Amino acid sequence: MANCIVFHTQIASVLEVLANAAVADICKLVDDDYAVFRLEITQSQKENRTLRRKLQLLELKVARERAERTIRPSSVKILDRYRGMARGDGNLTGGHRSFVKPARHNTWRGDQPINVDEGSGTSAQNVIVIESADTEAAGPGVKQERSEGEEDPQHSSDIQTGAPHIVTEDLTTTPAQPRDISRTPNAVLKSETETLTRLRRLGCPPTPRSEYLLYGNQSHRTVLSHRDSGDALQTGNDPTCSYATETEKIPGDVPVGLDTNPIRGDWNLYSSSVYSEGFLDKKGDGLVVDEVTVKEEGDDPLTWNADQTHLGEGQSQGNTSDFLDYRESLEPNPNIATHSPLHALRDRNPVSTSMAPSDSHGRILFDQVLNSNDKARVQAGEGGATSGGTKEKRFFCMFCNKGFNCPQKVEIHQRVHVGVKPFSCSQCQMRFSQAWNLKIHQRVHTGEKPYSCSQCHMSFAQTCNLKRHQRVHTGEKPYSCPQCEKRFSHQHQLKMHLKVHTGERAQYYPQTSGHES
DNA sequence: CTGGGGAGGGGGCCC
DNA sequence: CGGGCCCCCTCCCCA
Repeated sequence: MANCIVFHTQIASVLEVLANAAVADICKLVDDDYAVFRLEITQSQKENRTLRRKLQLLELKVARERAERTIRPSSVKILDRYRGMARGDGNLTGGHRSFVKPARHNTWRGDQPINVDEGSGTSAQNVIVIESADTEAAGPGVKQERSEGEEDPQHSSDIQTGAPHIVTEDLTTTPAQPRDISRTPNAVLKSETETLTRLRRLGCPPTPRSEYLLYGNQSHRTVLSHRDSGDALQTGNDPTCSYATETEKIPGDVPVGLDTNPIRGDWNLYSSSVYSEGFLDKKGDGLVVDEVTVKEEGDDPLTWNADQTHLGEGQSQGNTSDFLDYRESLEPNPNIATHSPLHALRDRNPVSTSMAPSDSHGRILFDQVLNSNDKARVQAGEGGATSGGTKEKRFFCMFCNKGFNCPQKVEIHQRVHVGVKPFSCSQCQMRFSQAWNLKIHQRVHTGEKPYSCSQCHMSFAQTCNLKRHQRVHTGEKPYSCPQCEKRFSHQHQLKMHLKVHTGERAQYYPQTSGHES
């Protein structure tokens, strides 16, 4: 019995031990699981925090955008305002910003409506980015913009990371991001415009020189990228942030902007950042002056009226590619090549056509330019490149040597070469290099036809069209073929007709006609 | 092919 | 000096 008791006792103790061991195991398992679970919870919480933070950042961004839209409907304009100068612009284009076409359209989305109107809301961030891009020189401006709402350090960091970097960023680097817009020619132009603006602020008159500088900058930056694209350039300029607060506008241009809301879609971003900036109308007439003239063509998102760009004809339409093309065309031209603005700019010598470059490099180029200008002057005296006039034309276009009697005229004229089109229609995507052209264009939308024929009910939006029309009544045919007796009322008609003589249409008109000379 | 109109580009002039 | 406007040129489209 005693043995039995002992045995039971031992069993009990063994069981107890086992039980304890089991409990310990269980506890251990529980603890382990709990630890794991806890770890998971911790991780989840971290994730939640991260996501929440991101959400906050996004909200901040959104809020900021809204604030900019509402508080500063024209913020874009302001930003866009001359940061620098070109065409593009565009991007170009502080004042000028508008001018250049984005070559690598990549920056531009093909589907992007180029409308200048409001609406599309660009995000502040985008704006900032663009600005920053533009602004290389303008640094400070960018900060101003940012200052608006940067509560969240991260947020600000996000944005700023972009901006500051952009500022120092080489525009020629690869594109493909929103920021790329800045690389567009327009952006370039804008920055250029900014440069101009700066020069002006510094007391330097916007002489052709500034243009050179701008131009140079462009070539330096974007031209390259544009070229790469091989697409028609789109001119978009974007001004740099630094000019954000600036109200300067390009001389000679009156911002007749129709846009009331600068901040709109991507296009707006583009435009605003690129071109508009410098071109917003001080008067606030409503005409948007900033965007770059861009034309959508097929897949090339930002084609700058590539089809219309005829640098050779002096009508580049703000296309970076045009710009490039122009540059190319210049090279082979002995008269112009030597003083190609691109070269001059490349050296970045702030030398005006009338001033000597600071460094030897620039000096050479500059001298060349001067020589060219001298030639131009001679030509002018001989009725050459200069536009007629009794006034002395002391200012010459660095691109074509055309002479003008004041630097502002040169600046405006050079937009033709650079592709800067600071004046944009708020009702369509059309852009213009001169305010007046925009004004005339808007008659298309308003239906205004102030010029009416005294002999019929016809009325026209342009005086020249009326004059041409009146030939119908007078029977006048001012265009006569020098090789035959035919006369035409339309110059184009004569032009087409002349092909008969030149043989261009020989295949259609056998020379048996006797017109062949 | 011709006639005619729409519209943009750009230089010059005037205020 | 700068802006507004005029004028001309040119291209494009349509009937």
